[in-house]
Amino acid sequence: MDLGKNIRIKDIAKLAGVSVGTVDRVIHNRGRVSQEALKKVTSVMEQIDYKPNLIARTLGSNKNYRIAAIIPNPEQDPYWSQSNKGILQAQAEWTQYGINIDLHVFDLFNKESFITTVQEAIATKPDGIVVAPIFYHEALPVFDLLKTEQIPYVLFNTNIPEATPLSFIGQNLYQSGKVAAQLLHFGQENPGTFAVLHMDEDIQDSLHLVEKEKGFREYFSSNGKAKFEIMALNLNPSDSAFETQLNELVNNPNLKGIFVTTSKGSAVAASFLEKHSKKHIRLIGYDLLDENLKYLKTGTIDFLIHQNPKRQAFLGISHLVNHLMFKKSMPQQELFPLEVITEENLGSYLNSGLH
Amino acid sequence: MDLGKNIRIKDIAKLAGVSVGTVDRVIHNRGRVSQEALKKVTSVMEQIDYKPNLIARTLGSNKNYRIAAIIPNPEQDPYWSQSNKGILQAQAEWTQYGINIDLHVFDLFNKESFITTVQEAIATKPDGIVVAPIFYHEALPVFDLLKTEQIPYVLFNTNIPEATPLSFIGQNLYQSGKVAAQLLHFGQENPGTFAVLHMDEDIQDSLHLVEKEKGFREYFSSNGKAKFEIMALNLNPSDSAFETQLNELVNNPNLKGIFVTTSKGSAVAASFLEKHSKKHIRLIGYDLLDENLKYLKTGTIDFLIHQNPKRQAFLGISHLVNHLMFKKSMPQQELFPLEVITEENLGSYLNSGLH
DNA sequence: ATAATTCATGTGTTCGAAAACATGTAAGAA
DNA sequence: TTCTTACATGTTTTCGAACACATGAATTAT
Repeated sequence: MDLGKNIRIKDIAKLAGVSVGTVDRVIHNRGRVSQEALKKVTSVMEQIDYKPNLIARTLGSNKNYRIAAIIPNPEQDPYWSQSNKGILQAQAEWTQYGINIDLHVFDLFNKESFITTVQEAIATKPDGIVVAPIFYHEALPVFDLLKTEQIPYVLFNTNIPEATPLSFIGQNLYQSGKVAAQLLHFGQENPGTFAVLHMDEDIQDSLHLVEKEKGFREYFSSNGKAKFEIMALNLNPSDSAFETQLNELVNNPNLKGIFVTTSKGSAVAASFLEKHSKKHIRLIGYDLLDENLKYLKTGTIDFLIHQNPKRQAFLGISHLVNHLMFKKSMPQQELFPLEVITEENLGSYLNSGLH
Repeated sequence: MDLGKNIRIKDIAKLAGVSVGTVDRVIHNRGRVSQEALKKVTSVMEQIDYKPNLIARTLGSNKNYRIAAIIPNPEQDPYWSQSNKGILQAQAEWTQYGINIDLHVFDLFNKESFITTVQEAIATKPDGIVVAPIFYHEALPVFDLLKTEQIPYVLFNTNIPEATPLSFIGQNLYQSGKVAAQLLHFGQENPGTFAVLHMDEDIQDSLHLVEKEKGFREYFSSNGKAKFEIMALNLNPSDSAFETQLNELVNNPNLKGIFVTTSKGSAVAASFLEKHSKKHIRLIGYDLLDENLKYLKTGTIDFLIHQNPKRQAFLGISHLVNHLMFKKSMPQQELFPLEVITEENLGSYLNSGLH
């Protein structure tokens, strides 16, 4: 197998009794090859397990690729600011290989803005697009456009299976709800109430939240957990009744734990728990936002589930690069592990690179 | 900055008014360059932020590298079998780039075998070595040999700072002990006992175990945890008293939880808990061995801390490749996150790739 | 003074694949 | 027949850096 040199196109040509040009045409389906020659080459190719030298291939086809990255405005939300960091990191990593990444941001609370931003991105005729399509329904038509334009695209954060992307990078949200449930339930002997808290300006990415709640409820619907009551609340921080509702919740004497489904929400819930000295009520949320970490360290937040937005964005771009530049095939879906963050293992996550 | 083309050696040569050969000599410190020329080139290089095209560089210096990977015999222990998988994966990934990986295994329970295996590996004059030096003291002399032989090496699993490797891949074991403690303690109101269980044929990698215990104890020595008693036990499965000791432990009415510091041990402990119907006693161990997963799924093991041996080995080799082939500088130390595995998030870890 | 040596510097080839380019041959049109 | 046109096939250049080699000048030895 690995006896000496690797097989080169030249070798295949010699074995098949044709020129390198013909082999090249066969490999890339460029046509202009006789049946006869094609048969000879393919038969040699099947015998020998030809693996193109990706280094040489990349150098030879000295292309520069432009990738458009589309995310919500990072300034509107710390979660998306993390995604942005992942994009910047990808830029730093790939720029020397002739990859240019153009960032296009849209308004987190404006569906219309999403569509126009994607259209703008397409108009620049990029070689590939990486996008976090948080507006599910609105996204569908633009993917048709991408398909007719023949632009390969990778989704992250939110999956849209109908869009049949090159690849999706994200998490199993349903399962993450189950993880949250398990952690809230862990070691709880006595009956009580658990609350699912959807806290959001808007219910734009409501699909996310619904999935999480489903998983959460599913966990408690299984054997021997009937003694626990599950309640779900939709709270809008800019709503006038917001404080009252939250106060009422944390003062519920039966309340054993809260599962906050949005990344920003857990810090808000934590502040209420601290204010009412209800730190014994368990709290679990999402993501390593600075605010969240503060409460994780004081013990008010017990666990955070890490969605790793930075890495999602980074990997999304890397997948696209591997597809465009190295012609590598990618897993059609890459679901990140559901990382459980505690006060004690937090440091190990903050210090570790991406890799 | 990124206006159009990247700077090539040719461009630097033109700007400095010399030939590409001279620039090449400057870049690689090959000498044979006049003070004058050197000054011109370096000044240009400082102005322009030259980033060599790694693709072209790799193709140009058409070297084949041989890397020796040294680990305990995978057949002796499922943990090291995982490491082996990481090595195989690295092989699959890098073989097309002209990287050859030779596996050298030693006897997990034989220090002498470790030394001779390393010496054998060195005798093959590899371009780099990746090694899991589980025998701390025995390892020290062989690293002197590696230094005099000028062979770069990467450590994983066990760190030996005195060896000043190119890079170390592993985990903060002390901190992992704290994580274990936190999880056992989580939600525990009443006083009780927690046991640290070192279960091993030999105490070869005792340093590991000591570190973990230290962290565990440290956690409980902090504010308000005086009501918990910590006990530590060294148990040898091949010892005649083994069963008795373990039976005694699990029947201790004060026992709230067990922290098993070895990867194989937690399944053994779990089997005893199940036998005595003591599943309510919390159990936490290390690593995703098949046996462990079985008990994680039945709920006897509550948490596993994932040391990710597969990924450690894979990354160790990748670091070396980046150093040898791409001349990239590597972080001198890469500590993996302390991943907490539960029944519910296990699947997401098993399905996810390495990357 | 001439050959030998040293050393700065420039030129050319190589890596393997991609892609532009050149040649050759057969079928159809004028 | 001769000129296109189409298409199979072979040859050459290119990518950017590494490295072997060639050149030419200054120094040293004889």
